[in-house]
Amino acid sequence: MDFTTGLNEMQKQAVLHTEGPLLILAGAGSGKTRVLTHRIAHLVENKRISPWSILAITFTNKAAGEMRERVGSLIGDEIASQMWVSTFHSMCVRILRRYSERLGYDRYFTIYDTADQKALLKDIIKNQNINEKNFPVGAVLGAISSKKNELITPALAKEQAGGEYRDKILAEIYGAYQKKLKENNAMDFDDLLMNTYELFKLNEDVLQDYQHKFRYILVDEYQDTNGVQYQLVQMLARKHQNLCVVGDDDQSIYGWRGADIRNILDFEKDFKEATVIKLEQNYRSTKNILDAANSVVAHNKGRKPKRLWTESEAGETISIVETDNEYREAEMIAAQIVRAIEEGEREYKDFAVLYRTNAQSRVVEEKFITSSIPYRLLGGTRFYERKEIKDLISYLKVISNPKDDVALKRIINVPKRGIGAASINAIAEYALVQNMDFFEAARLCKELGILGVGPSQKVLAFTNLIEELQEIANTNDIKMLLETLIEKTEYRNHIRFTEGDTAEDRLSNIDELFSKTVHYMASAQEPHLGEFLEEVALVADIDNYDEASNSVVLMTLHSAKGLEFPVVFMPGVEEGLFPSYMSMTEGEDKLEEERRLCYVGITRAREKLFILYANGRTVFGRPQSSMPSRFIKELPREVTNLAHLDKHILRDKQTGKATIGQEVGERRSFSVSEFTQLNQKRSFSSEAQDKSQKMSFQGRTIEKPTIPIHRKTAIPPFMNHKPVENLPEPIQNFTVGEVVKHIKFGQGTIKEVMQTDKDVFVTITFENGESRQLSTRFAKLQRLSY
DNA sequence: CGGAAACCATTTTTT
DNA sequence: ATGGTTTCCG
Repeated sequence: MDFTTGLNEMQKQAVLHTEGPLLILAGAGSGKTRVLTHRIAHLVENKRISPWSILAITFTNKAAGEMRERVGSLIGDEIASQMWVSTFHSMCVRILRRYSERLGYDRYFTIYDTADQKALLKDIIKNQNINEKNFPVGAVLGAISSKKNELITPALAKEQAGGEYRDKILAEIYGAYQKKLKENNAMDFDDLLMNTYELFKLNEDVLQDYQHKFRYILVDEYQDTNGVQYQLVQMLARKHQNLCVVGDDDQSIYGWRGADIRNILDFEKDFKEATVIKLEQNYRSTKNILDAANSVVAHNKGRKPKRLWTESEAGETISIVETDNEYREAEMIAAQIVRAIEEGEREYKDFAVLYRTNAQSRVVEEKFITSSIPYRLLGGTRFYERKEIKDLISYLKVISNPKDDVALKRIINVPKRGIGAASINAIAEYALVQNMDFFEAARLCKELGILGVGPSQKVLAFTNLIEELQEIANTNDIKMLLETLIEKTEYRNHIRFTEGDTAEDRLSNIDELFSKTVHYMASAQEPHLGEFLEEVALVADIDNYDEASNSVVLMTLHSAKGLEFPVVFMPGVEEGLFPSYMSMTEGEDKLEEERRLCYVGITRAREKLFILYANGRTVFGRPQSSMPSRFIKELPREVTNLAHLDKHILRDKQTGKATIGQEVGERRSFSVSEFTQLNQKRSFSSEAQDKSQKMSFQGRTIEKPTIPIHRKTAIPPFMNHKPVENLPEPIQNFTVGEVVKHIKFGQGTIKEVMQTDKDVFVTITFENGESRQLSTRFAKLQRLSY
């Protein structure tokens, strides 16, 4: 079958080039995804390559799902489901789950997010008596992360530090941090990559397995790979050398996360016989938008020379809009959207608001709420970072991995059960000295005399609860587990009691977590708590972006990479905000990255682009004046309304009066009063008719319209779903009437034996009269009756 | 030990 | 401005 029909010459070449290293330099909107999916289809269908020997790495889970789906529609879902299509992180987890024992980790290790990392690090810095002021947690974490991205171990860091005091301390903290992670049976995001690298390095057989398996490797967004990712790719591709990388140096925007633009710039040096194909024809944007993008990015020095071109028409000019402040800016955006909707030109989902920092979303949200504009917000406080969700997830983490001290300490007294800092410290101290797990010490705090009778009882109430929940977890019914957990802890009441007016929001978040477990139970081949938690840890916000939903989307420029919208608003294009103050002071490299970010933003727009800046905005609560961004001055006059604006600014300077920038002479220009009227009119009418949209605006709390999140694609099946090794076997031959002893509950009589396909459960009535159903696999029951 | 008050950082971007 | 953390006192 021919998979090149409808493709241009360059695209065809890329699809048909299958053997040997290949670099595809794909400009924004050049049909990259199409080329990649067709190339895979060609490999499988025409070259008879097994789908399971293809590895495709994407930047987000969403991109992975889409790629799998699109390949599926070309050659069948069944076949597509056999490929490895995932992010670096997901791929590494999949490999590590299989081989974590070789690195000294349990199979179901926990994945730490940034908040977990911070909590752990804080503990360490405190314990080591290091001046917290000189080593702020965030900065230290950043330093550790970049070390990991460059594959620098704590030992190596120490070596490199030499006599440098600060570096020496940092290396020490780094070492203690890694040690603690391992003790907690946990890995942070960087560890997932670094430990996979270590695994390959130390286990030639494992590496060879995967080298052999993946005959064709494809890496998307190659310009955003960091040091470890680069090494992993090199390792895996070494055997077959069928490595195809796709990227665009102009869209490298993750340098701050360790991404190294040189990875793509030096590809031809790494692979001498590499073929290079450039895709420069843009199928997305109008000529004006493309000219603007080209013109801005041309100001960068360190780039491969290229110029995107298009056959499409000039289209509308780019509107540069000046406003007084961020509120005016938001009004402007809302007014434009409302107008276009009322005139029937657009739908809500045609619009995107792309900003530099998450903090900018708030004003826009408020305006959208009062204007009854449905919107979706991506980023900001992510769902799984909300307090109540984090609490419940922490319970699940402790149940899954009791060694996870960070999660444990978070919830040991939430809801309040009278366990205070003194008790926790006593247990932690004892555990440290005796080299025990915190949970183990807590469980035995009474016997070991760590705590007095009163506090012990409270701690035991907690450990008993966890152990009870662990029994439920063994049934692998995550939904029931969460249900029981919330019931037993009376978590909902806790929320109602401790949260004032935010309680309702938080309760509905809990409901949403519930529906996520339901969804997981339905979609997972073989549900498992560890797997559920892993999914929770690795989802990005953007993964939940559903393009079908008819609402305006708000997100950062970073999140927007890879997406496109008919109309794009870029607010806050001001010196100090975009480019950020940090990048302005930290050198030309950082500034060029900001410029690339601007390029990414501009190229998201298909038909119309609004670039907005305010003369002042509130930063940290205090008003600040601001200047238009240098990037605005880098736009070509011909494609913008800049020329008019120049006059405008000039006039303003003379009169000292700031007004809203106009698209003078443009069909759709309007004056301040006009758009205020428009807006008011809208607000009034919408209030009456739009009751259906449940967007409340009470005091300061902004209730976001909740969007039901439906995952379009199934979660990639967890490979090697063999029964977990190293687990105790269930004891088959218990009989009713037998007397047994339980390590905690004491002596009891078996009243019932229940066999499931995975385990044998026995119901025991203990001497204290309590009756419990226990798993013979885990309960460590000791026979007494014979 | 828990709650209120004072205090502090936060805002660059995220897997 | 806000939300989280530390501190102080009952």
